[in-house]
Amino acid sequence: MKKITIGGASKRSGVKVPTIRYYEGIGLLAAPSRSEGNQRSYEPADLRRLTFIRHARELGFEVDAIRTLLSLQDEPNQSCASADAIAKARLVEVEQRIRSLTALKAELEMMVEGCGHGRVDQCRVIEVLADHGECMHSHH
Amino acid sequence: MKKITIGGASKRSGVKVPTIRYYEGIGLLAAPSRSEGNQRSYEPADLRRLTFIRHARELGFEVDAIRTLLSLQDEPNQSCASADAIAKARLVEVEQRIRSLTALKAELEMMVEGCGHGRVDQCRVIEVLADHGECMHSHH
DNA sequence: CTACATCCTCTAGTGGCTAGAGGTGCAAGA
DNA sequence: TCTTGCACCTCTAGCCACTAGAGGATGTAG
Repeated sequence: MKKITIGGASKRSGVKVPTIRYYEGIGLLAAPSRSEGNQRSYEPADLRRLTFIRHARELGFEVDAIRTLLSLQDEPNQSCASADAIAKARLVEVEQRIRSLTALKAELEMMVEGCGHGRVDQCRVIEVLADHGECMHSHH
Repeated sequence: MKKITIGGASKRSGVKVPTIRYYEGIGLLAAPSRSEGNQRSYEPADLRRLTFIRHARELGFEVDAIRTLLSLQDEPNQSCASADAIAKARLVEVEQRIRSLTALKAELEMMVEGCGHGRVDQCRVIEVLADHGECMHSHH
């Protein structure tokens, strides 16, 4: 088996080199063996774990949630209820975030459209910020 | 004129007490006058400024952007092109974020629906994370 | 006068990295 | 063999926008 350097692991997993060291530091990834010259040497299993972490991060899971998901993956006989619960909670978060951002979008659109491109004292952008009663405040 | 304590300013503006002090520290809000006992004493103008800041933060503007917006508000004769540009940039950000979150939502829904609530080794949640090729990866 | 809430300053912590300093290891070309 | 130059090492500090807590002063109601 050929040794995988941290740079190689980074390229293959899509996780940046300092981030890999960071994950090791916070115990998300086990410390790998070292070469004679004290350089980290990864195995294929580490690459899979890193890729798993990256996907989970891309889906917005927090590191603590990923810790749980990883420990579940390590014990395939367990019930997947926890994994399901974590994913569902994340789904609810995402839905809430989309709703709130959609309200913001509408508000920003009104601000931008209302801007007559004149002077500040007639600018709807500044006006709305100064007096929020003018906006639809659907996100309150 | 009655003196407004930091607590009163907090209640009326909706900005937390430590956050008001923080805004003073980073120069977003001018240091107010002090009472004999060295306690901050705010004026109505400060309340308006704090409320402006809170609205802008709720709309997701960064502190630096708010700094610019505030300085624009202070000079009503200027063109509002900068305010317009800032709001437009924020709008683009929000639209991008909504698109990306919508893709995530679809992916999470697939994960959750596919979960047969059995054991981990058949769990779609874990599976998708371990092998992202299975997902639609529309956010790449 | 005595509670007790509110205020003060200061430091350190949050999450999830990222940047930089200052030094070592290693592989390929001259 | 030597040297060049990149990749690696550790460690500390910084990012954003706050938030928490220690330890003490002030202000107010009963």
